Amino acid sequence: MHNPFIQISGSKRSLHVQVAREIARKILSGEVAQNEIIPSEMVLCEQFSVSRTALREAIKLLTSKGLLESKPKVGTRVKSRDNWNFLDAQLLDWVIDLGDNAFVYQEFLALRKAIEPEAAALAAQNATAQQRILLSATFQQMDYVSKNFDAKQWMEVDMEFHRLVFLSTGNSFYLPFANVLCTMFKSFISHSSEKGGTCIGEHRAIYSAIMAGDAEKAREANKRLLDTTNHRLPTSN
Amino acid sequence: MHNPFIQISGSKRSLHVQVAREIARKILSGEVAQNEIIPSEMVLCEQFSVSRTALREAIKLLTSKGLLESKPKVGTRVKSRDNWNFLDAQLLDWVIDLGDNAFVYQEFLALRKAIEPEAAALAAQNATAQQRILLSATFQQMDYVSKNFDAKQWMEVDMEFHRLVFLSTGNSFYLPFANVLCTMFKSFISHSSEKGGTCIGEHRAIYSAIMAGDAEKAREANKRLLDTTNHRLPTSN
DNA sequence: CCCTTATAATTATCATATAATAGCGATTGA
DNA sequence: TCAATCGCTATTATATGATAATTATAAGGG
Repeated sequence: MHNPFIQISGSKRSLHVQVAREIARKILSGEVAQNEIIPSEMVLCEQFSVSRTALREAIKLLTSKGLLESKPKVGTRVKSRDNWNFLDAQLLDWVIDLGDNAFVYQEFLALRKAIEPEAAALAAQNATAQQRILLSATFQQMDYVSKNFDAKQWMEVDMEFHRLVFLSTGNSFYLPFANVLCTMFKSFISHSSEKGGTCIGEHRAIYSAIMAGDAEKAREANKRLLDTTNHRLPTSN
Repeated sequence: MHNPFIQISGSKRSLHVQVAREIARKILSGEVAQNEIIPSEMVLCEQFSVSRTALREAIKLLTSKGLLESKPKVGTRVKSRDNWNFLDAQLLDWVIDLGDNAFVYQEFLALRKAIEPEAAALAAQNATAQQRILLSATFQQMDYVSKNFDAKQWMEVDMEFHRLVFLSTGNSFYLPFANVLCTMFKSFISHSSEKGGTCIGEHRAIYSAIMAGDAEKAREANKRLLDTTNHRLPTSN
């Protein structure tokens, strides 16, 4: 009863994640409407050619991210959009795969503008000695890559820089943004890499302010960075 | 082999959620260290007196929230703290249950200060007609409750007000904050309800600015509100 | 000493059976 | 006729046992 097609077509990830991904796609794209009851377990098992175990694990995964809700006798219902946890990296990955990404990028930029300046300010206040060392090393790589430019390398070091800022806030609620940001950066290569526009100056200002422990300066520097990258349109990979 | 004790001691929720909650508690409290391998499925099944089905669903739930990671042969490992999704309402609920809440409240306030002013500004720009109607109705209730004060009612209407602001942003990434905020408000009754300190004036300013479509005014008004509630210490329920 | 292969431990998946839940209709009594 | 109660049934929830896939570790060979 094993269907190798799904194994091959999907990634190397586990079966229930592949099934979850397919169901998520239908929900996120609107192919399955909100508040709608999806087919019963038995039907979906046949549809995906997987066991109830795998299917139920997929449904549980989507439930955890706020996409579904199951009840005996009544079935499994698609929850309304305000319950979908877009701040979950895996869900965000599925969203990005839909392709409607210029809009997602703009929405994400609006989030960054709210959260990153404050994160930089908090990092200036709370970064540990080790985090400052990491940030320092990362910025030096950044500086190097900006002079010997390579799009992929820049994305990686840029991502690592901002990731470290979030981790250095010392605030639990800022931590998840690190993963969300990484997911976005990986999906939008060249999001800020056009014609050498690496904004190294703005990054240096953020870096210096954090190292100096100057929260206000870090906040303002990060605002400037985001205002600079404002108009750039993303290129999906 | 069914153990009724767990059914009774836990809530009315499903078995795997109860098991997940217990494991989450051990992880979040540090009783189980980060990067540590937890006991195998068989051992945990006996420990919790549940079937492998229930236990595995519990582990899958925690995996989805970034707390665990499983591999064949190697086992199930506790992920490092920067992978825990504190912006998941269910996980936050577990965190709150640990009791160490004054600190969590302060961290959450630091998040609100970053996100809420921008959310208010976006809401002023993007709220739909229906959302404005809802916000209007909610503020009127708020106004009423502030004059006929009741702590629980105030919490509910205050929560609903800020929730609506997030939903009115029209930005997917702001939506999850609505649920996170609700979870926090429900857990910290009287977080801003001391001696009639309902901040109705500040709320009115936010409300008016959003209805008028004045983003800058909405942002500033929300900043004022959060600076006002700054020093208040929470009381856990 | 390194590379390959075999082993074993653990999770992953499958299959089937039984229990709990709750919508819905039938039945009954006023 | 209406309303409350009871029983039926579809669906998910949980349990159990078996088999497959994965990979760290050890064994063996060059």
